[in-house]
Amino acid sequence: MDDFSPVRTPRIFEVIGDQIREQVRSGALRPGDKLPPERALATQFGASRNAVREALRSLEHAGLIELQKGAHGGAFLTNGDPAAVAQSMQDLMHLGGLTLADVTEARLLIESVVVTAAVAHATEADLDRLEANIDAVERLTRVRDLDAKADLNIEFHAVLAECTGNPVLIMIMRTLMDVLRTVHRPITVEDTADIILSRRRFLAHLRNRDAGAAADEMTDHLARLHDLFSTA
Amino acid sequence: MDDFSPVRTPRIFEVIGDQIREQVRSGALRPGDKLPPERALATQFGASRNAVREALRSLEHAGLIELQKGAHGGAFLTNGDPAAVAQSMQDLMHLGGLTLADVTEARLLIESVVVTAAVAHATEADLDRLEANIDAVERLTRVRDLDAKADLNIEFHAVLAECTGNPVLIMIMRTLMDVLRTVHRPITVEDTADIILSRRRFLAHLRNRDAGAAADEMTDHLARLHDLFSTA
DNA sequence: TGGGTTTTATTGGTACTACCATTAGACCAA
DNA sequence: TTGGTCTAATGGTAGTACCAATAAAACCCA
Repeated sequence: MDDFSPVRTPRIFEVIGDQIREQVRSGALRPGDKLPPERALATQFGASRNAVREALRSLEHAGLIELQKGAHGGAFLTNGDPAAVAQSMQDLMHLGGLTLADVTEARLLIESVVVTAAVAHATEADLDRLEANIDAVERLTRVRDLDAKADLNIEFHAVLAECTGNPVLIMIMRTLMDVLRTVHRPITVEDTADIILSRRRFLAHLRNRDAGAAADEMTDHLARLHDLFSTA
Repeated sequence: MDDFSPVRTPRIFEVIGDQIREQVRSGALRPGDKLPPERALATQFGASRNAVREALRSLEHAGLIELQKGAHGGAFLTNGDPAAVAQSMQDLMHLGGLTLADVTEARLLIESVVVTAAVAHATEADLDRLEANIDAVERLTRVRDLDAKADLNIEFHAVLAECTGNPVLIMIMRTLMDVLRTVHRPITVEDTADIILSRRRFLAHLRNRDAGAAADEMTDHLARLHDLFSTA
């Protein structure tokens, strides 16, 4: 008997985390569900509360669960939090794995297919939401509320992604926008006028279901923005 | 004054994690560096070892650090691990109630921009890697090693993404392929012949830098595959 | 002297206990 | 009704002890 036991010793909290993940994957656990208290989990898994906590920490960081303290608190399954992915991507950027240019390029490419898909799937309600967003940006520009305006600008692209009706694209775009938001400086008031005009032209193309023109408008707009940032 | 905002007591391990992240962001900590032992960190931060461990757990899950035990072990900063992002994305997909159709559609759209970008950036070495992959698939098909072949098929798309030279696109494609792999049934030997032929045509278009033809070939191919899966 | 072996110190992994902080609900009093 | 207090539940933190793995250092023997 030479074939001794495998030396691979998985860590307890990883096993625990995997088991919970498996429950999510199989559908046994659904968003909104509440996990048992830490102490109960510890006895169920036959592990210490520390191990359970570290597993929960991992799941929380992954955006799978949210922890609430107090009576009737506990670990609740979320609907999926894109911020977790965005955080990971940002970490990657800082470690040198990703450059701002990488993210911008990917965003530009993906935005182009988003536009195409949006033209195909957008409903009237979607288009109205986009128009409402543009109006809001214009309003906030007048009152000089630049922070709120910047958020709305990002929201525009998120809404556009939602027009595609594809949750994967929505997720990816939200993530990329999240990453970019942290590095983008506020845009000046003067530049905003350009943006608003471009957006209105873009929306008109969208209403005409003219994918080519819409994509061109968006590409030009993003290229201008990119120049603005890299030269600022 | 109505505009109060909910207060949120920061948790110790989050503060610790943020401080370490800040060091990474500022460049004070670089890949390969070693963090002090957990016990030392605990005293430095004036926190318990548990809190430090939970912070490290979070950073480890994010792919920032790797933990090694034993003498001269500790937490070492990584070069950035895209797998962490992929894992987060997969978690998100499982939670989001994503359908196979959603993922497939997104993958199809994104693959189209990948092809375009690949035509623009692929080097001769990249193309050779693609060809080697096709050859390997053909070989494995003959010996009926279907599992290994399936992995290589997925690898093909990963290599294609790598041709773009954009790590974000690579990450996204790897993630999507990972998700799809879990649901894809093995492809029969007969179908593989079609796939190989299509791949060779595709590669030829790539070598000719003909983005349109390449994209068409890939789109047709994926559409056929999709039909195959949905009717199986 | 050289090479293998053992020892030892370091460090992450786990367990357990205790206590604090926050929360929701029940109950009570003005 | 309003406000306060109490209580139980639950996550957050602290501290200690011990185990397991690891690599450097010390050691031993031919």
